[in-house]
Amino acid sequence: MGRSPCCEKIGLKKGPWTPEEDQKLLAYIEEHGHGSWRALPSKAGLQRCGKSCRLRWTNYLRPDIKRGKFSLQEEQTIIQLHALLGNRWSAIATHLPKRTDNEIKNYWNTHLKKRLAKMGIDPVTHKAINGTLNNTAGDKSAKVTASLSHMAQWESARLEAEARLARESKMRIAASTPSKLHAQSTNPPASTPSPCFDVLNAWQSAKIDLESPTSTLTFAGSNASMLPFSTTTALELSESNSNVWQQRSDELEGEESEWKFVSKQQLQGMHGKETEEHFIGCEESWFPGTANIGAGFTGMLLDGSNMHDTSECWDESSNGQDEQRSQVSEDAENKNYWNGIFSMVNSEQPPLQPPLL
DNA sequence: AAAGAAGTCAACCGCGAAACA
DNA sequence: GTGTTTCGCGGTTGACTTCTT
Repeated sequence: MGRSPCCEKIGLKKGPWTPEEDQKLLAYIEEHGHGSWRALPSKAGLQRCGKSCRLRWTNYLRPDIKRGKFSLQEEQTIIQLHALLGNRWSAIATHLPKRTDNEIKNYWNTHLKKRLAKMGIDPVTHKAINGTLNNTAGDKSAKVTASLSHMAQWESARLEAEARLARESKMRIAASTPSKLHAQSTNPPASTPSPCFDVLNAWQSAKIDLESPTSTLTFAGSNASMLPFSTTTALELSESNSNVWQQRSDELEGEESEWKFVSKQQLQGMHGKETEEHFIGCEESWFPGTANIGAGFTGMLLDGSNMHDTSECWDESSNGQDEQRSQVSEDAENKNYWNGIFSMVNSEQPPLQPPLL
């Protein structure tokens, strides 16, 4: 079965790209588009394999790429989508404006993974490393986890369908406007429906029964709030919006930030005023508009055994909730965690344009 | 100031899937 | 139906930079 022989040719340049090469590649793609990566290098006068050209274009030269530091919201998005999708960087990238899968992957490996591990969260499973959370939550938690895992599979399938439709849509556009790719990418058609809606429409027009064989989730209506994992149908969300997401951020000092997610319930369950004062004593509190996003780490981060070095601002006694309440709140927090993910994925905010390749 | 360690990120590699002949 | 080509993805590498001692 065919492996591309293009990179095995002797004499092709490897390694870092020079500005001259970049210029050649850019000029060629702006003029002709990139119909075939294999044929492109020779046509563009480059001593590179097509694969290398494609990579350079997708990860660096594409005009719709945002470079520089990841925002806090982007970090949250990555973490939560990673919890849902795993190492599917291209799928994650479709939800992050102007970021490439390679960049996201690098950022995860160099920053986020370490940070989660430092906070006592397994970056692979997104659970507390010592497992106390799930052990104490017991069977109920296991059931929630199982059903959410099922939902994750559906979301995964949805993303794949999105990607496929995006590709098809792109091919149609390419067919109607054979070149000038640059113009396409810098000025995407305003009326282009989002991939989510493409999927919705496709599924609905095909009258596909989207009901999961084992779940009660249904798929009715035509707006984003009715996506398969609509937060209003998936789980009870009343509490998720009341979450307070506190971040202890050192960003202003140019250092890595650390987060804490704290549910209001738990805040009230703690030492009231004393706790609030303690909060104020922390370097900085931050309450983003999308407080429900990212609420789910609450349990892990409030679990005393997992506080580690993020706990300086916390009174040890603030973990002294009685067992019953702790069990209930852990269960709820587990839900909140996934609710955060689903609400983000299904957010009314239009998803990004699919990457232009 | 120098050397080694650690971090970062662009680029490469190999695989699987889709498209094509 | 089968083989070949092309593309895209995720894992990994290694050059370069920054930090620490």
